[in-house]
Amino acid sequence: MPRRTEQRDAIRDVFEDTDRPLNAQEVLESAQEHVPGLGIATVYRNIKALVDEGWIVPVNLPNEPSRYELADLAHHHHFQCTTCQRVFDVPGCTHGLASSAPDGFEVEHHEVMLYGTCPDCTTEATP
Amino acid sequence: MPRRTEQRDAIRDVFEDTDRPLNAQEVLESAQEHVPGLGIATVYRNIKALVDEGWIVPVNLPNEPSRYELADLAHHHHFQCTTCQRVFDVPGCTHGLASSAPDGFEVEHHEVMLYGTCPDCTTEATP
DNA sequence: TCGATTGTGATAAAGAGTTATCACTTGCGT
DNA sequence: ACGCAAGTGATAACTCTTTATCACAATCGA
Repeated sequence: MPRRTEQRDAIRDVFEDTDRPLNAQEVLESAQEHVPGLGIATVYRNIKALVDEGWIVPVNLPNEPSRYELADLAHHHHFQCTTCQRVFDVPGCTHGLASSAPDGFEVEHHEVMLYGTCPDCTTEATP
Repeated sequence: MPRRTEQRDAIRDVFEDTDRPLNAQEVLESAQEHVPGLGIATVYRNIKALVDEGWIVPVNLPNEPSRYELADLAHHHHFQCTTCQRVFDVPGCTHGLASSAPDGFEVEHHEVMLYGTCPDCTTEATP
């Protein structure tokens, strides 16, 4: 049976305290604030377990390592900052995408990615 | 200066004769119909050259090898068949996606991916 | 046609993210 | 408190796409 460890708790807390998808490296850095000696292998192990139990879901972008976020979020899109590379959630979904495919194509689901500059990076770039 | 070779011509022809993004493996298989001995290294070399000269552009999907298509196409979206994994172009861009981001986020460009079943796979799955 | 040089094909190697291995540590039922 | 099974950390290994290497072949100007 699974055991409760401070590493596992710290990793779970990171996801609950963050409202954007995180990759393994980001999880490591955040969780290390509570568990300094935390290793990357443990992060990958626990991410895998959390995905298997359906608590988080992968968020995959082209040419980017997998990110993960809580599984119980409503459908939304994602925004990646082209400066800091962080990914943010974009609430809502303009429906109608399913009907934009040509005849004969049956759309089951979709992904929308927005790219641009996030508030933090906009501020820093404006002296 | 660059030389004209039958390999290079065959690879260019593949892109001109296909209206969907192709990865290196797909280019290899199509081009081998005209140049049987063609090697994968040559495909990668020429794809790289064609990208550098701006004749084709990469089309990247999460967890998929890079695909490429002609650079002079109008803005469009992509559809991936979850059965055969092929990617198709979806003409047009209907939505004001740029305005869907929260305040403070400046959208520069976007990508829309549709996933589902293509006509070929729908037909085959319906006896 | 000759020859310098670029291109090709086979394969090794690189690169990056993720997983496996293994000795040691820790949680937790008894 | 004990003991054992599960968890951890460091690192090797793996996977898969893409690039580099190198001997040989082909292009194209002279």
